[in-house]
Amino acid sequence: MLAELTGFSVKLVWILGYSLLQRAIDDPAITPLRFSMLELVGRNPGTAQVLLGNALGLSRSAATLAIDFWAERGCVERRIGATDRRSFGVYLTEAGARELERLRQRVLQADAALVEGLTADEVAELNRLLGKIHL
Amino acid sequence: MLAELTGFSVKLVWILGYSLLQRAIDDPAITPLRFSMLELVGRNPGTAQVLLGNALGLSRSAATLAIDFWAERGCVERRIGATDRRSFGVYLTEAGARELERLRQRVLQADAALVEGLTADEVAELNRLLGKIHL
DNA sequence: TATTGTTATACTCTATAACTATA
DNA sequence: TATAGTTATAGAGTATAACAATA
Repeated sequence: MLAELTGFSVKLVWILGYSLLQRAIDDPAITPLRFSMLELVGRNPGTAQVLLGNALGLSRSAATLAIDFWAERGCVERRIGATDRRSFGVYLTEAGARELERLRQRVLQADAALVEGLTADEVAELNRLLGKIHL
Repeated sequence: MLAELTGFSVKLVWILGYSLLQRAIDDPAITPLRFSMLELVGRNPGTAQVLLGNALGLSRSAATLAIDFWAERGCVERRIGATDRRSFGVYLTEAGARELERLRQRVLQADAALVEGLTADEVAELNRLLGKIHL
């Protein structure tokens, strides 16, 4: 019965995708969530921490820790906002930009491995159907 | 960029499916994993704990706890094996059979809600493509 | 009063390892 | 020696709540 549920299939594919991602990225500490956070900062430089956390469904404390992770590695930096001095803008450092570019290659490679059994048309159709559900 | 990755889409759909499942099932303690375990016992009565755990990718200790959860609720029982007295067979109780039937309805309902935006043909195609990846 | 970010704390889930009983 | 199951313990990840600074 489980095999017929879309939700169950999706979970199995996610488990597989997670393990492919861990293999493509050398460092087990760089989880999909943490990569997503770095990518988000790279695409939206200067965004406040709360907003970054919200975008990923994190609590404020979890967002703090996720930013801490990259800050300790010298990949992002917090800059006090000019208008609102309670909040920071978060920015990529130069090292962070290089790291993000490096990780993007690995992530794309892992995603390609995930769908390697499908034709290009099938991948497009799969993405369309998944998008129709979550958008 | 994240939106174009199959792995990322799959994760978003899973998050949505998880929350629909939690809403369909009244008790937050009954997680997808725990439901899967009960379903597995129902379909394969008498299976040893190690095998049940393996099927769900659990360690032996995690399998013990998952079975404990249902045993405490009176839904499954361990019976000492006749041939190998180290291992148990795990069986549904009558209450467990009723509970499983009740949960199946809820799970099917949640899964239908997950794909409600898709036509029947699209659901079939989605399941086919997901199955092609994880099988 | 409300919000941003930090910190302390607790909770859940998991794995590892040590233990027992059987094989 | 190896395996099934249990238990104790530790680690990762999360949320909640209390706090300081600012709005």
